[in-house]
Amino acid sequence: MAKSSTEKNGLKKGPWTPEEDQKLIDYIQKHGHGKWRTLPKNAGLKRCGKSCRLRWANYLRPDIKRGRFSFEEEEAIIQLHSVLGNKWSTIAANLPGRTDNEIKNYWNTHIKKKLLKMGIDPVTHTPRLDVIQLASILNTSLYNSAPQFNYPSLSGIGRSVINPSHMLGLLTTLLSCQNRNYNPDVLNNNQLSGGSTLLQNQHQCSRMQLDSTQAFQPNQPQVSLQENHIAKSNSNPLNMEPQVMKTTLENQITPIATPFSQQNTLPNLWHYNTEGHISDLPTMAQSSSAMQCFSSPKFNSIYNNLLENQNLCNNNEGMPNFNLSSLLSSTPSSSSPISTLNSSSSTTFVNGTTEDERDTYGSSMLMYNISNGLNDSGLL
DNA sequence: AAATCTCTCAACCGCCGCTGT
DNA sequence: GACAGCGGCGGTTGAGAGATT
Repeated sequence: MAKSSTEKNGLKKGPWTPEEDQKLIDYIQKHGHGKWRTLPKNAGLKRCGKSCRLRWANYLRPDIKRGRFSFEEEEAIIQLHSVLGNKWSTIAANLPGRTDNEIKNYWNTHIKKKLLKMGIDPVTHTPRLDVIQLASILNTSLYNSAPQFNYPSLSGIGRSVINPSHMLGLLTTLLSCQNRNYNPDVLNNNQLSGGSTLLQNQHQCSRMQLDSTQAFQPNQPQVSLQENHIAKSNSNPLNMEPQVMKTTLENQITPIATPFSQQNTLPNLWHYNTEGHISDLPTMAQSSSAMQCFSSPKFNSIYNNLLENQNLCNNNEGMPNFNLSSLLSSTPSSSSPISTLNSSSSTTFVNGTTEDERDTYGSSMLMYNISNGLNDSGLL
Protein backbone atom coordinates (compact mmCIF):
# COMPACT_ATOMS: atom_id res chain seq x y z
CA MET A 1 0.00 0.00 0.00
CA ALA A 2 3.04 2.20 0.21
CA LYS A 3 3.37 4.96 -2.32
CA SER A 4 6.72 5.97 -3.59
CA SER A 5 8.06 8.80 -1.49
CA THR A 6 8.72 12.09 -3.17
CA GLU A 7 10.21 15.28 -1.92
CA LYS A 8 9.05 18.72 -2.97
CA ASN A 9 10.18 21.99 -1.42
CA GLY A 10 12.00 19.92 1.18
CA LEU A 11 8.73 18.34 2.21
CA LYS A 12 8.35 14.61 2.05
CA LYS A 13 5.28 13.04 0.49
CA GLY A 14 3.98 9.53 0.22
CA PRO A 15 3.80 6.80 2.82
CA TRP A 16 4.83 7.45 6.35
CA THR A 17 7.68 5.51 7.87
CA PRO A 18 7.49 4.04 11.39
CA GLU A 19 10.11 6.58 12.48
CA GLU A 20 7.99 9.46 11.25
CA ASP A 21 4.96 8.00 12.95
CA GLN A 22 6.84 7.75 16.21
CA LYS A 23 8.05 11.33 15.98
CA LEU A 24 4.51 12.55 15.42
CA ILE A 25 3.11 10.44 18.25
CA ASP A 26 5.82 11.56 20.64
CA TYR A 27 5.30 15.20 19.81
CA ILE A 28 1.53 15.09 20.14
CA GLN A 29 1.71 13.15 23.39
CA LYS A 30 3.95 15.86 24.79
CA HIS A 31 2.40 18.98 23.32
CA GLY A 32 -1.00 17.96 22.07
CA HIS A 33 -2.21 18.53 18.55
CA GLY A 34 -3.33 21.65 16.81
CA LYS A 35 -1.17 24.32 15.16
CA TRP A 36 -0.62 21.86 12.36
CA ARG A 37 1.28 24.45 10.36
CA THR A 38 4.10 24.67 12.84
CA LEU A 39 3.84 21.16 14.23
CA PRO A 40 6.02 19.36 11.66
CA LYS A 41 8.88 21.79 12.12
CA ASN A 42 8.70 21.51 15.89
CA ALA A 43 8.41 17.75 15.73
CA GLY A 44 11.34 17.45 13.34
CA LEU A 45 9.26 16.15 10.49
CA LYS A 46 9.76 16.98 6.83
CA ARG A 47 6.04 16.94 6.22
CA CYS A 48 3.43 19.57 5.64
CA GLY A 49 0.95 20.27 8.40
CA LYS A 50 -1.88 18.81 6.43
CA SER A 51 -0.09 15.55 6.00
CA CYS A 52 0.60 15.37 9.74
CA ARG A 53 -2.99 16.15 10.64
CA LEU A 54 -4.26 13.52 8.24
CA ARG A 55 -1.83 10.90 9.45
CA TRP A 56 -2.83 11.56 13.04
CA ALA A 57 -6.55 11.75 12.39
CA ASN A 58 -6.77 8.72 10.14
CA TYR A 59 -4.16 6.41 11.51
CA LEU A 60 -2.24 7.29 14.64
CA ARG A 61 -5.01 8.57 16.90
CA PRO A 62 -5.23 6.17 19.85
CA ASP A 63 -9.00 5.89 19.82
CA ILE A 64 -9.23 4.58 16.29
CA LYS A 65 -11.08 1.33 15.94
CA ARG A 66 -9.45 -1.02 13.48
CA GLY A 67 -10.92 -3.97 11.68
CA ARG A 68 -14.09 -4.80 9.90
CA PHE A 69 -17.26 -2.79 10.15
CA SER A 70 -19.95 -4.50 12.18
CA PHE A 71 -23.53 -5.01 11.04
CA GLU A 72 -24.64 -2.22 13.32
CA GLU A 73 -22.00 0.15 12.03
CA GLU A 74 -22.86 -0.60 8.45
CA GLU A 75 -26.53 -0.13 9.16
CA ALA A 76 -25.81 3.15 10.89
CA ILE A 77 -23.69 4.40 8.01
CA ILE A 78 -26.48 3.76 5.55
CA GLN A 79 -29.06 5.40 7.74
CA LEU A 80 -26.86 8.36 8.48
CA HIS A 81 -25.96 8.69 4.84
CA SER A 82 -29.62 8.74 3.88
CA VAL A 83 -30.04 11.70 6.19
CA LEU A 84 -26.72 13.46 5.82
CA GLY A 85 -25.48 12.58 2.38
CA ASN A 86 -21.72 12.58 1.85
CA LYS A 87 -21.04 14.34 5.13
CA TRP A 88 -18.42 11.81 6.06
CA SER A 89 -17.05 13.71 8.99
CA THR A 90 -20.50 14.10 10.52
CA ILE A 91 -21.22 10.45 9.94
CA ALA A 92 -17.88 9.58 11.49
CA ALA A 93 -18.72 11.69 14.51
CA ASN A 94 -21.59 9.33 15.17
CA LEU A 95 -19.49 6.21 14.81
CA PRO A 96 -17.00 6.12 17.65
CA GLY A 97 -13.53 5.08 16.58
CA ARG A 98 -14.16 5.36 12.87
CA THR A 99 -12.66 8.07 10.70
CA ASP A 100 -14.34 9.93 7.91
CA ASN A 101 -11.79 8.58 5.48
CA GLU A 102 -12.42 5.01 6.55
CA ILE A 103 -16.18 5.41 6.28
CA LYS A 104 -15.87 7.11 2.93
CA ASN A 105 -13.71 4.28 1.63
CA TYR A 106 -16.03 1.66 3.03
CA TRP A 107 -18.99 3.36 1.47
CA ASN A 108 -17.38 3.57 -1.94
CA THR A 109 -16.00 0.04 -1.96
CA HIS A 110 -18.71 -1.94 -0.19
CA ILE A 111 -21.98 -0.30 0.70
CA LYS A 112 -22.47 1.50 -2.57
CA LYS A 113 -22.17 -1.76 -4.45
CA LYS A 114 -24.55 -3.52 -2.11
CA LEU A 115 -27.18 -0.84 -2.49
CA LEU A 116 -26.85 -0.92 -6.24
CA LYS A 117 -27.25 -4.66 -6.16
CA MET A 118 -30.40 -4.17 -4.12
CA GLY A 119 -31.71 -1.83 -6.76
CA ILE A 120 -31.34 1.19 -4.54
CA ASP A 121 -29.72 4.35 -5.77
CA PRO A 122 -26.90 5.01 -3.27
CA VAL A 123 -27.18 8.74 -3.79
CA THR A 124 -30.89 9.24 -3.30
CA HIS A 125 -31.61 6.04 -1.34
CA THR A 126 -34.61 5.49 -3.53
CA PRO A 127 -35.24 2.59 -5.89
CA ARG A 128 -33.23 2.83 -9.05
CA LEU A 129 -35.05 4.09 -12.06
CA ASP A 130 -34.46 0.90 -14.00
CA VAL A 131 -36.17 -1.10 -11.26
CA ILE A 132 -39.14 1.20 -11.39
CA GLN A 133 -39.19 0.97 -15.14
CA LEU A 134 -39.26 -2.78 -14.86
CA ALA A 135 -42.25 -2.40 -12.61
CA SER A 136 -43.85 -0.43 -15.38
CA ILE A 137 -43.09 -3.18 -17.85
CA LEU A 138 -44.65 -5.75 -15.60
CA ASN A 139 -47.62 -3.59 -14.94
CA THR A 140 -48.20 -2.94 -18.57
CA SER A 141 -47.55 -6.52 -19.50
CA LEU A 142 -49.78 -8.09 -16.94
CA TYR A 143 -52.72 -5.81 -17.19
CA ASN A 144 -52.78 -5.00 -20.87
CA SER A 145 -54.01 -7.52 -23.33
CA ALA A 146 -51.31 -6.58 -25.80
CA PRO A 147 -48.02 -6.35 -23.94
CA GLN A 148 -45.60 -3.69 -25.04
CA PHE A 149 -41.93 -3.91 -24.41
CA ASN A 150 -40.64 -0.75 -25.86
CA TYR A 151 -38.59 0.48 -22.96
CA PRO A 152 -35.33 1.29 -24.64
CA SER A 153 -34.06 3.24 -21.64
CA LEU A 154 -34.17 0.25 -19.37
CA SER A 155 -30.52 0.10 -18.52
CA GLY A 156 -28.59 -2.76 -19.93
CA ILE A 157 -31.62 -4.22 -21.59
CA GLY A 158 -32.14 -4.21 -25.29
CA ARG A 159 -35.39 -3.37 -26.93
CA SER A 160 -37.82 -6.24 -26.40
CA VAL A 161 -35.00 -8.69 -25.81
CA ILE A 162 -34.31 -8.96 -22.13
CA ASN A 163 -31.33 -10.26 -20.29
CA PRO A 164 -32.89 -12.77 -17.89
CA SER A 165 -30.22 -12.24 -15.27
CA HIS A 166 -30.86 -8.56 -15.19
CA MET A 167 -34.58 -9.00 -15.13
CA LEU A 168 -34.43 -11.63 -12.44
CA GLY A 169 -32.38 -9.36 -10.25
CA LEU A 170 -34.76 -6.50 -10.77
CA LEU A 171 -37.77 -8.65 -10.13
CA THR A 172 -36.23 -9.84 -6.92
CA THR A 173 -35.62 -6.29 -5.89
CA LEU A 174 -39.21 -5.46 -6.59
CA LEU A 175 -40.33 -8.42 -4.56
CA SER A 176 -38.31 -7.35 -1.60
CA CYS A 177 -39.61 -3.82 -1.99
CA GLN A 178 -43.10 -5.16 -1.98
CA ASN A 179 -42.50 -7.01 1.24
CA ARG A 180 -41.28 -3.93 2.95
CA ASN A 181 -43.83 -1.56 1.61
CA TYR A 182 -46.85 -3.61 2.40
CA ASN A 183 -46.18 -4.37 5.99
CA PRO A 184 -49.49 -3.47 7.61
CA ASP A 185 -47.83 -2.21 10.77
CA VAL A 186 -45.72 0.18 8.84
CA LEU A 187 -48.66 1.38 6.90
CA ASN A 188 -50.60 1.98 10.07
CA ASN A 189 -47.75 3.86 11.60
CA ASN A 190 -47.32 5.90 8.50
CA GLN A 191 -50.91 6.80 8.29
CA LEU A 192 -50.84 7.89 11.89
CA SER A 193 -47.76 9.98 11.47
CA GLY A 194 -48.74 11.25 8.06
CA GLY A 195 -45.89 9.75 6.12
CA SER A 196 -42.96 7.43 6.11
CA THR A 197 -39.40 8.15 5.22
CA LEU A 198 -37.05 5.99 3.31
CA LEU A 199 -35.12 5.83 6.51
CA GLN A 200 -37.98 3.95 8.06
CA ASN A 201 -38.17 1.71 5.08
CA GLN A 202 -34.53 0.96 5.31
CA HIS A 203 -34.75 0.47 8.99
CA GLN A 204 -37.54 -1.96 8.61
CA CYS A 205 -35.60 -3.65 5.88
CA SER A 206 -32.62 -4.05 8.11
CA ARG A 207 -34.79 -5.28 10.95
CA MET A 208 -36.19 -7.87 8.62
CA GLN A 209 -32.77 -9.28 8.06
CA LEU A 210 -33.30 -10.96 11.40
CA ASP A 211 -35.48 -13.40 9.58
CA SER A 212 -34.67 -13.60 5.94
CA THR A 213 -37.32 -16.21 5.26
CA GLN A 214 -39.95 -13.95 6.63
CA ALA A 215 -38.74 -11.21 4.38
CA PHE A 216 -39.61 -13.23 1.33
CA GLN A 217 -43.08 -14.32 2.11
CA PRO A 218 -45.17 -11.45 0.92
CA ASN A 219 -48.39 -13.37 1.06
CA GLN A 220 -48.01 -14.17 4.72
CA PRO A 221 -48.58 -11.71 7.52
CA GLN A 222 -45.39 -9.96 8.53
CA VAL A 223 -44.21 -9.98 12.07
CA SER A 224 -44.83 -6.49 13.28
CA LEU A 225 -42.04 -4.04 13.55
CA GLN A 226 -42.71 -3.73 17.23
CA GLU A 227 -42.55 -7.45 17.81
CA ASN A 228 -39.49 -7.79 15.72
CA HIS A 229 -37.79 -4.85 17.27
CA ILE A 230 -35.15 -5.50 19.86
CA ALA A 231 -35.35 -2.77 22.44
CA LYS A 232 -32.25 -0.67 22.35
CA SER A 233 -31.08 2.49 23.98
CA ASN A 234 -31.86 5.76 22.29
CA SER A 235 -28.66 7.35 23.47
CA ASN A 236 -26.59 5.94 20.66
CA PRO A 237 -27.52 6.74 17.09
CA LEU A 238 -26.70 3.17 16.25
CA ASN A 239 -29.58 2.08 18.39
CA MET A 240 -32.13 4.73 17.62
CA GLU A 241 -35.26 4.30 15.66
CA PRO A 242 -34.64 6.15 12.42
CA GLN A 243 -37.16 8.88 13.05
CA VAL A 244 -35.72 9.48 16.48
CA MET A 245 -32.24 9.45 15.07
CA LYS A 246 -33.20 11.84 12.31
CA THR A 247 -34.73 14.25 14.78
CA THR A 248 -31.77 13.92 17.07
CA LEU A 249 -29.40 14.61 14.26
CA GLU A 250 -31.40 17.61 13.18
CA ASN A 251 -31.23 18.95 16.69
CA GLN A 252 -27.66 18.01 17.47
CA ILE A 253 -25.78 18.49 14.28
CA THR A 254 -26.05 22.16 13.54
CA PRO A 255 -23.23 22.31 11.00
CA ILE A 256 -25.26 20.23 8.59
CA ALA A 257 -28.37 22.35 8.92
CA THR A 258 -28.22 23.77 5.43
CA PRO A 259 -27.52 20.65 3.43
CA PHE A 260 -29.97 18.71 5.49
CA SER A 261 -32.77 21.13 4.94
CA GLN A 262 -31.99 21.01 1.27
CA GLN A 263 -32.08 17.27 1.32
CA ASN A 264 -35.41 17.33 3.04
CA THR A 265 -36.86 18.84 -0.06
CA LEU A 266 -35.36 16.24 -2.30
CA PRO A 267 -37.41 13.25 -3.27
CA ASN A 268 -35.50 10.87 -1.12
CA LEU A 269 -38.41 10.57 1.22
CA TRP A 270 -40.99 7.93 0.56
CA HIS A 271 -44.53 8.68 1.55
CA TYR A 272 -47.53 6.49 1.57
CA ASN A 273 -50.86 7.62 0.30
CA THR A 274 -54.06 6.66 2.02
CA GLU A 275 -54.28 3.44 0.07
CA GLY A 276 -51.00 2.31 1.46
CA HIS A 277 -49.11 2.80 -1.79
CA ILE A 278 -45.90 4.63 -1.97
CA SER A 279 -46.38 8.01 -3.52
CA ASP A 280 -44.71 11.41 -3.82
CA LEU A 281 -41.68 10.07 -5.56
CA PRO A 282 -42.78 10.83 -9.09
CA THR A 283 -41.96 7.46 -10.60
CA MET A 284 -43.34 5.59 -7.66
CA ALA A 285 -46.81 6.06 -9.01
CA GLN A 286 -45.92 3.55 -11.65
CA SER A 287 -44.23 1.36 -9.14
CA SER A 288 -47.13 1.23 -6.72
CA SER A 289 -49.52 0.08 -9.36
CA ALA A 290 -46.97 -2.42 -10.56
CA MET A 291 -46.80 -3.82 -7.07
CA GLN A 292 -50.24 -5.21 -7.67
CA CYS A 293 -48.69 -7.40 -10.33
CA PHE A 294 -47.17 -9.64 -7.74
CA SER A 295 -50.44 -11.09 -6.69
CA SER A 296 -51.11 -12.13 -10.24
CA PRO A 297 -50.67 -15.80 -11.20
CA LYS A 298 -49.12 -14.58 -14.38
CA PHE A 299 -46.35 -12.97 -12.42
CA ASN A 300 -45.59 -16.29 -10.79
CA SER A 301 -45.36 -17.79 -14.19
CA ILE A 302 -42.97 -15.16 -15.44
CA TYR A 303 -40.82 -15.47 -12.39
CA ASN A 304 -40.58 -19.23 -12.60
CA ASN A 305 -39.76 -19.06 -16.26
CA LEU A 306 -37.00 -16.60 -15.52
CA LEU A 307 -35.57 -18.92 -12.94
CA GLU A 308 -35.75 -21.88 -15.27
CA ASN A 309 -34.15 -19.87 -17.99
CA GLN A 310 -31.50 -18.84 -15.52
CA ASN A 311 -30.69 -22.44 -14.74
CA LEU A 312 -30.44 -23.08 -18.42
CA CYS A 313 -27.97 -20.26 -18.78
CA ASN A 314 -25.90 -21.56 -15.91
CA ASN A 315 -25.81 -25.05 -17.32
CA ASN A 316 -24.99 -24.01 -20.84
CA GLU A 317 -22.64 -21.24 -19.77
CA GLY A 318 -24.20 -19.27 -22.52
CA MET A 319 -26.11 -16.06 -22.78
CA PRO A 320 -29.16 -16.68 -24.88
CA ASN A 321 -31.36 -13.84 -25.90
CA PHE A 322 -34.42 -13.74 -23.84
CA ASN A 323 -37.78 -12.72 -25.07
CA LEU A 324 -40.23 -11.57 -22.45
CA SER A 325 -43.10 -12.11 -24.82
CA SER A 326 -42.58 -15.84 -24.72
CA LEU A 327 -42.69 -15.77 -20.98
CA LEU A 328 -45.82 -13.76 -20.87
CA SER A 329 -47.55 -16.11 -23.18
CA SER A 330 -46.54 -19.18 -21.21
CA THR A 331 -48.89 -21.15 -19.00
CA PRO A 332 -49.12 -19.89 -15.44
CA SER A 333 -47.43 -22.14 -12.96
CA SER A 334 -49.04 -23.18 -9.73
CA SER A 335 -45.89 -22.86 -7.67
CA SER A 336 -45.05 -19.59 -6.06
CA PRO A 337 -41.95 -17.73 -7.16
CA ILE A 338 -41.20 -17.19 -3.52
CA SER A 339 -40.99 -20.84 -2.64
CA THR A 340 -38.83 -21.48 -5.64
CA LEU A 341 -36.53 -18.75 -4.55
CA ASN A 342 -36.33 -19.85 -1.01
CA SER A 343 -35.29 -23.33 -1.87
CA SER A 344 -32.57 -22.29 -4.23
CA SER A 345 -31.25 -19.31 -2.40
CA SER A 346 -30.77 -20.82 1.01
CA THR A 347 -28.45 -23.46 -0.30
CA THR A 348 -26.33 -20.97 -2.10
CA PHE A 349 -26.12 -18.74 0.88
CA VAL A 350 -25.11 -21.38 3.33
CA ASN A 351 -22.53 -22.83 1.05
CA GLY A 352 -21.25 -19.69 -0.48
CA THR A 353 -21.20 -17.18 2.31
CA THR A 354 -18.09 -15.86 3.92
CA GLU A 355 -17.57 -13.18 6.49
CA ASP A 356 -17.16 -10.74 3.66
CA GLU A 357 -20.22 -11.89 1.82
CA ARG A 358 -22.62 -11.46 4.68
CA ASP A 359 -25.41 -9.25 3.63
CA THR A 360 -26.93 -6.87 6.04
CA TYR A 361 -30.26 -6.75 4.34
CA GLY A 362 -32.75 -9.51 4.17
CA SER A 363 -33.89 -8.34 0.82
CA SER A 364 -30.45 -8.24 -0.63
CA MET A 365 -29.58 -11.64 0.68
CA LEU A 366 -31.66 -13.11 -2.08
CA MET A 367 -30.30 -10.71 -4.60
CA TYR A 368 -26.86 -11.67 -3.58
CA ASN A 369 -27.43 -15.36 -3.87
CA ILE A 370 -28.81 -14.99 -7.30
CA SER A 371 -26.07 -12.64 -8.33
CA ASN A 372 -23.47 -15.06 -7.07
CA GLY A 373 -24.88 -17.75 -9.24
CA LEU A 374 -24.99 -15.42 -12.16
CA ASN A 375 -21.52 -14.20 -11.55
CA ASP A 376 -20.32 -17.74 -11.52
CA SER A 377 -21.64 -18.25 -14.97
CA GLY A 378 -20.41 -14.91 -16.13
CA LEU A 379 -23.86 -13.58 -16.78
CA LEU A 380 -23.62 -10.57 -14.57
C1' DA B 1 4.25 -19.75 -12.87
C1' DA B 2 3.47 -15.56 -15.09
C1' DA B 3 0.55 -12.03 -16.73
C1' DT B 4 -3.37 -9.44 -16.18
C1' DC B 5 -7.20 -7.65 -13.84
C1' DT B 6 -9.73 -5.97 -9.83
C1' DC B 7 -10.12 -4.22 -5.36
C1' DT B 8 -8.72 -1.72 -1.34
C1' DC B 9 -7.45 2.15 1.26
C1' DA B 10 -3.74 5.48 2.70
C1' DA B 11 -2.59 9.67 1.15
C1' DC B 12 -2.96 13.69 -1.64
C1' DC B 13 -5.27 17.77 -3.68
C1' DG B 14 -8.19 21.53 -4.09
C1' DC B 15 -11.83 23.92 -2.29
C1' DC B 16 -14.47 26.11 1.39
C1' DG B 17 -15.55 28.36 5.63
C1' DC B 18 -14.00 30.39 9.78
C1' DT B 19 -11.18 33.59 12.25
C1' DG B 20 -8.09 37.27 13.02
C1' DT B 21 -6.08 41.47 11.36
C1' DG C 1 -15.35 44.96 3.81
C1' DA C 2 -11.00 42.82 2.09
C1' DC C 3 -7.48 39.88 2.72
C1' DA C 4 -4.55 36.11 4.51
C1' DG C 5 -3.81 32.06 7.13
C1' DC C 6 -5.41 27.96 8.75
C1' DG C 7 -8.05 23.79 9.58
C1' DG C 8 -11.28 20.74 7.86
C1' DC C 9 -13.81 18.33 4.36
C1' DG C 10 -14.90 15.57 0.30
C1' DG C 11 -13.30 13.81 -4.08
C1' DT C 12 -9.74 11.48 -6.31
C1' DT C 13 -5.53 8.93 -7.07
C1' DG C 14 -2.46 5.19 -7.42
C1' DA C 15 0.54 1.57 -5.17
C1' DG C 16 0.17 -2.78 -3.55
C1' DA C 17 -2.33 -7.00 -2.50
C1' DG C 18 -5.19 -10.45 -3.91
C1' DA C 19 -7.90 -12.80 -7.44
C1' DT C 20 -8.38 -14.49 -11.89
C1' DT C 21 -6.98 -16.04 -16.37
